[in-house]
Amino acid sequence: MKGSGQQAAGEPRRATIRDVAARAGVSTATVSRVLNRNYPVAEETRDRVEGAMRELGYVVNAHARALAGTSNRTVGIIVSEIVDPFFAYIARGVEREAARTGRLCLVCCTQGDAKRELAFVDLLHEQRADAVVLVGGSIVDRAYTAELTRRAEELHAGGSSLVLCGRPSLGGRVPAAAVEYDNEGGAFAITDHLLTQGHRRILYLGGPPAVSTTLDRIAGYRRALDLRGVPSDDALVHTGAFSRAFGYRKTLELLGDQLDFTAIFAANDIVAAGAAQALEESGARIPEDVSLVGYDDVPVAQEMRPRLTTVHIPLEEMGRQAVRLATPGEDGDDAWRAPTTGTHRVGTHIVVRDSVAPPKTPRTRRARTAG
Amino acid sequence: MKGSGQQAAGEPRRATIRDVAARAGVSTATVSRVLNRNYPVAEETRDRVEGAMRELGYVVNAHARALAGTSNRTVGIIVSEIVDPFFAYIARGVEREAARTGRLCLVCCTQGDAKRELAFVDLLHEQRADAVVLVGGSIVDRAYTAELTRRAEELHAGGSSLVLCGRPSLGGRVPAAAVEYDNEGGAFAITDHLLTQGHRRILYLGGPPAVSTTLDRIAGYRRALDLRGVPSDDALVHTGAFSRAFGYRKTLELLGDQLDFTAIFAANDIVAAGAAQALEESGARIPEDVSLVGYDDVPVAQEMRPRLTTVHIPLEEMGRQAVRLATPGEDGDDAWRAPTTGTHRVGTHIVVRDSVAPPKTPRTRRARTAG
DNA sequence: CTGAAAGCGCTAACAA
DNA sequence: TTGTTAGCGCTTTCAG
Repeated sequence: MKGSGQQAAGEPRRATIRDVAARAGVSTATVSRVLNRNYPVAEETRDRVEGAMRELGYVVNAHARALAGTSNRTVGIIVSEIVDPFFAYIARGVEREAARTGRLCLVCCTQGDAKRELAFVDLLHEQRADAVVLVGGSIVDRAYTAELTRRAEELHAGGSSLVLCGRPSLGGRVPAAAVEYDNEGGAFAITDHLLTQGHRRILYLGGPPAVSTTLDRIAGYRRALDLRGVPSDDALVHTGAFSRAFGYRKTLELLGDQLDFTAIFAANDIVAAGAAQALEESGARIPEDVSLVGYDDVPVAQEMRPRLTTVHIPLEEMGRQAVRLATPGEDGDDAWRAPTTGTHRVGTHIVVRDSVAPPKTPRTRRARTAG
Repeated sequence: MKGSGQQAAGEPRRATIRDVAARAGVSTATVSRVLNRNYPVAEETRDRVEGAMRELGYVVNAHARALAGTSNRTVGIIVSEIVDPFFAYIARGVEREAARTGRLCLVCCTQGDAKRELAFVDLLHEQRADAVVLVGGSIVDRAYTAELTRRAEELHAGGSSLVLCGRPSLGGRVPAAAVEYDNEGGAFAITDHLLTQGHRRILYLGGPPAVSTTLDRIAGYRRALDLRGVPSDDALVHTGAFSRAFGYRKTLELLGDQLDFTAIFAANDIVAAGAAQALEESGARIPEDVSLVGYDDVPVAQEMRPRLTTVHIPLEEMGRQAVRLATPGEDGDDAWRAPTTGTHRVGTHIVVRDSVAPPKTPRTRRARTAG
């Protein structure tokens, strides 16, 4: 019972195209032709080949196929966290557009680690993905940008392309496409909305400090303040993370510090959810005592009570565009676009719900001219 | 300007191992050795080779590698919808465990289409994924099961394996692993919780009618009813979909029909969120007028107000186990487990929050013995 | 319409 | 320590 190793339980041995050819009494070329339906094959022959494939349980080997020529038709997507709805919705767009064009989708999660991000780009290059979509804000760092640039060039030289989705382009000379959203504009608009309601002390809360997403949102926030001549106060800007936990913890802390503010602009809806809980537990009502806004317009914004006023981003659409940009010349209409270097920009707009109201009574919380 | 096609912009030509070898003045075998670090290579030679790789922007071809022997180290996961947190959390577990063992993760979304599900299994087989993880309830259909069984066998014959995650196993004879959760038990427990509070007219709401997940949850619901001697009334069971929209619409409709119930058991938390909105808009308070429970314990359950009482499932853990089960002998401890046929079962438990209270006044809504 | 044969880029014996 | 040499399974001219 041991020795020869010829047992059926030995090394798994899949049927190859050669086995099919032999069984059908044709050449491998013919089998390949029925496989690809790209060349005339006599009906009778075809039936015979298909029969052989079925009997052998033949399954074509995508790697051999990729090696022999035709691309393997995959796109890669790199996100920091797949359960975060911001990324999940973009991923859905990428997956759907990929599937629509007959491609499979390789998903990688970095958990916010830039090192891992670069490693994944390499891995996806090794896989010869048609496109590598890098999603979400990037750290603003010279060395990192250089690394990424080199990879964009390598990818491009090899015939596939890097797409930046929701992060700044690498500059005109780098062969990478980009899908951007009007991040600064959205932040401006929602800050202005708060300002219009009469708020002057607006807390900015959350988001990693050195990431492009955060920087742009704060820029929009500051511009809105400036435009109304409201002095911006550094004590009101508290970056940290894009997490519910951060929103909760920091809000509690600031409330304890008696920091003077009448509204919170959370870096995203998740942070807002955390802040809302802190407010609730402290007995502060939204929006009567404190107004609250978020960013992204993901489902949680509609489930919270009060429902959250926030900035909408067409996330799924961005994912779709990312793969379109990287795989040109496939859709007839856009058959000739610049190969790997286009930039697609989508708009943002605020969605007004129930979490904003005018500040209770101006100067109620630290009455300077109180009698 | 046209014709020769010999321009630098012509067919992208990536450096191959042969180019590197030539440039470094060694053989391809040596290059392969420095690539795989699995064989001694003189330090000086190694440096030279690595230099050549860098200068040429060489990136190894994973397909060639896969063809030549070593597996390509990928796992596939098939879900119906990646933005649905039930699937997203399982996917996270799969991705993390895959990454931990140096694998890439191919994600496919079926949008609930069983046809597409089978097609994706085939596609992932073509990719020679080490494991194919099929997530979520399956339709209960003889022909479908047969199709899936055939694929499980093919996959197994080829040395990789199918893992069913959150759906019933295909039976002992089929070479497929399974990760199950105590679905019926969770449904029983939460129904019993409602019963204990005094509810007798409990509406079951949502979930596709012919899917295993729904069937098991309803089974648990019925068993709990039976055990208390509460007659189960078909008028109280309304299947449909796992969507917020269904929960919203159906609740509104039933409220309009004056259907007599004091509690709702939503098929999952998303459906519960829809039901909650309908209740809210109809002026019914939760839990004072109607109690509400869900299933899955995804984040929305904590954001709703009142917070939702629901059944917790260790989703991420299930994803992890799915890839462990399919890739045995890698972790030392579990080095010898049955190859592709194990079943891992995880428990569920209810999480009590704020959406359940005793029914207002028994027989208030359709007073049979009213004076 | 079909077959023969030359690779695609890499790994892994087997030699040296 | 390094080189030579078969393939891995498929596609694709180029000939029939």
